[in-house]
Amino acid sequence: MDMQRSDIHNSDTPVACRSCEARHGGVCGALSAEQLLELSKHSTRKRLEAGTELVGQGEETCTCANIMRGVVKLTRMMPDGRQQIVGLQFAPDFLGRPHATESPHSAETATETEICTFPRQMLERLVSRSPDLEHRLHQQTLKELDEARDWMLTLGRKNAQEKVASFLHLIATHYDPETVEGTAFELPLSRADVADFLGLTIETVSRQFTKLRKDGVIHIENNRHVTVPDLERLQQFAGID
Amino acid sequence: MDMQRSDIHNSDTPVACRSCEARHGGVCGALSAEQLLELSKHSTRKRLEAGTELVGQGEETCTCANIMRGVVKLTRMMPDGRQQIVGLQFAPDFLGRPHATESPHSAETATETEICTFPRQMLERLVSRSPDLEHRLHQQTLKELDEARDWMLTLGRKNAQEKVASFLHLIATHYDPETVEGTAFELPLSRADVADFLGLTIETVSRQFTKLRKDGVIHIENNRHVTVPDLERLQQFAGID
DNA sequence: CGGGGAGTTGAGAAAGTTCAACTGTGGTGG
DNA sequence: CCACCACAGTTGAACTTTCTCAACTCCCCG
Repeated sequence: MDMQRSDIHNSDTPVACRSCEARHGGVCGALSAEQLLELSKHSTRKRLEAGTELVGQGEETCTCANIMRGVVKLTRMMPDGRQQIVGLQFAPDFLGRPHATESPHSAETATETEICTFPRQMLERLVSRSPDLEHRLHQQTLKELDEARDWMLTLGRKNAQEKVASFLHLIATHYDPETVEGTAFELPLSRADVADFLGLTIETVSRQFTKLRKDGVIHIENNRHVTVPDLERLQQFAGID
Repeated sequence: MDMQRSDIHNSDTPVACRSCEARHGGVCGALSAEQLLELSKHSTRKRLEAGTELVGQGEETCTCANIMRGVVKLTRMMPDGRQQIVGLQFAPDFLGRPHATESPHSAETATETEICTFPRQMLERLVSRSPDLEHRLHQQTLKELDEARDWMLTLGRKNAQEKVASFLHLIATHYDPETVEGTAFELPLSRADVADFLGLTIETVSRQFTKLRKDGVIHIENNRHVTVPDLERLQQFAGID
């Protein structure tokens, strides 16, 4: 996973970026070697443990980042404390918003995470010069919009069982690369987080996990380790066409 | 509303565009007089009655449009018929998606609507030449993403009363221009649509309307005409900080 | 005047929440 | 090395909210 890729422009590519996944799948792929060098001079790679807050709801966003590894949850909170996870970001997603001064939601690492941060203004300068970069950011925004709207259907119209199955399906297809027959993965979220993502209580989530296990749709070990013997069966439980 | 605006470049502006609202607030504002002329040659202005389907879920999207007047609802449907409205678009929003072959949801007019359509490929050509146009589209996408995520909180964590109040607040602030003290407006959605937007049943929506009326938060005439004497009070019922 | 569609209201059923007790696990300190 | 604690997750029972189904009202239109 962290092997150095062979690259035509390897010699021009900043050392820090050479083995970077985000440079291909993420936004950095839109940059020239020159721009990449400029960006890398101002970027910092960080390892964050689970539960680290990157930015609070309504706070000023002075940095942007690429997710290299791990999962980041975006949450919105009501004044009385009720909370909803409004998005999950996986590597190599981009994090942050050029031209926005304050964040519409808080961002917190769900798992141990590695990110590559850089100043927002740095990115804005690059965007103004590279239409292709804006195009990539736009494409990711559209992807996030589609995912958000998919999830609106889940939140608004599915019952508890379908919600939990939908969540497991989302993780199985988006998260771990070991997506083969008999998909297995570590859940990146606690039961409390899953509840906040699905608009349910912890107890209801737990009961539905148990029910899916008893129905043989999933196997659970250690609370977090899940195996899905038949993805299509899970899909049926999730109410996905 | 349809008065001809004074404009520095009035003489260069295509006749059809001169009195157009979208040219200022919408995407057309990013175009030069020349580009506007090119676009206007291939654009058609249409008047559509309420309930007209513009594009079906999964269908090919060959045209884009600006909404000139009215409200368009974006819906996603489950195989068994359960339905969720995943977005409401008001004038002068842009409708459609460059570079996407199929639509992730269906789009249907909620009210009588006027739109200005043009071929998707036309727009793609303009986008590739005008970075400013892509920037505007990106900004609208970001706005839609924020709105979608706001609504996720509403769908996942609010109770029926808060949901209905949130909906009324949304309409009061986004829709009719007569937003003064004692806000009054015509609801652009039927009870069934409101239910599909809030993830509730028609009956629950109706009961909450009645309750809000009895509590003096709103006044209702003719089922569709709503008056909000005190917007802040409505906000409290909606659970908005 | 009658019919149809949209909206309302009521009563019982179902789903999910709440509160409380319990289980299992991993870490800490005696 | 074991006892104990803290924490995450599970399970149960009562309760609340929303849904379902059915009947009814209202208004528009012919």
